[in-house]
Amino acid sequence: MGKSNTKSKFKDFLLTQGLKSTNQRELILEEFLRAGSHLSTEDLYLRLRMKNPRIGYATVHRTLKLFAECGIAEQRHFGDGQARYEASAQDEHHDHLICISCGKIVEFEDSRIEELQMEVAGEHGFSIERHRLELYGYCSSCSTSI
Amino acid sequence: MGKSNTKSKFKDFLLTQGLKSTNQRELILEEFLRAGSHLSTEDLYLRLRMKNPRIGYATVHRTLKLFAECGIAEQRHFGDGQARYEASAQDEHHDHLICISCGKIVEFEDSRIEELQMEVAGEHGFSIERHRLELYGYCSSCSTSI
DNA sequence: CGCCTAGTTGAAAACGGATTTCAATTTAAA
DNA sequence: TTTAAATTGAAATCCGTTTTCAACTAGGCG
Ligand SMILES: [Mn+2]
Ligand SMILES: [Mn+2]
Ligand SMILES: [Zn+2]
Ligand SMILES: [Zn+2]
Repeated sequence: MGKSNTKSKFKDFLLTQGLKSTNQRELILEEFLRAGSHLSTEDLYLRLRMKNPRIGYATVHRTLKLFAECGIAEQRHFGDGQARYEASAQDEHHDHLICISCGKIVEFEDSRIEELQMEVAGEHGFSIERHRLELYGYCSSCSTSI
Repeated sequence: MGKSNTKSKFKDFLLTQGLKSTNQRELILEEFLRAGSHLSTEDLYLRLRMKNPRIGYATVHRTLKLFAECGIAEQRHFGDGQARYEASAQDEHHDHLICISCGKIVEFEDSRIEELQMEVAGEHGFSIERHRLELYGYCSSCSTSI
């Protein structure tokens, strides 16, 4: 999904929810789309502060939750105790490879795994709403440098 | 692994680490093995308090960490913001199906999924140390009662 | 046995990220 | 404009986790 597309989706969301368009919300979305993925609230807050010291942490926090509610962002947890957010690609799902040495995050998607997950869930009578698959290990750079 | 086997493994661990065997540690291990799996620290603490009001939360917390360090327990996070512990089965790994309605947790293991995970990781140059696969949805009881 | 010392305990405090409060401010509908 | 409702940001609060610290063992040694 393009940036302008995402922005209009958020605008629509605000309208339909009876919420207001504000300068802060625009700045935060702008920076969120500009910055790389998997940012914590703190990460984004610090980036925003450099350009505009008038933005509060609470507003960044609340706005990221709005992004998630609206469907333009997804919240993730990679086990370090803080939430991270990434822009949603339309309908596309992916899982993560995480380097436990340097923190590098690689995204992947494997339909065979997804199918097997559904199969296993079915065998246990579960209907799956969402899942989480994270592979933790060493990336190639960190493996060779040991 | 049998209960007595687990207990002696913990005793050995304490010895080799220069730690001491205490009444609290014995009571906590006893109750941990008696109680069902996927207990939070608070869960275990409350169970222990009923029988012995002289056990402190901090001790339960510290002892569960010792169990994990020793290898007789594993810490899990199922997204509700609190750590849970379960007794380790020897060498056996499993993943989880979690009902988002009633909280029921079902364990499963699928070697085909595990293999595909290794394959995917290899394609990205990662060597995997551990992983986490959780399927969230509705169990059969909760599906039909809707 | 008692001593002695390192390890242990539990109440309370500190921690850290997430969330809420609230008075001042801004938005946008009327 | 006027006005009601939403938003903002600093600070307070929440809540599970972890640490502190003085009192209390466990267990090695004589
Ligand atoms: Mn991602
Ligand atoms: Mn389990
Ligand atoms: Zn790495
Ligand atoms: Zn259920």
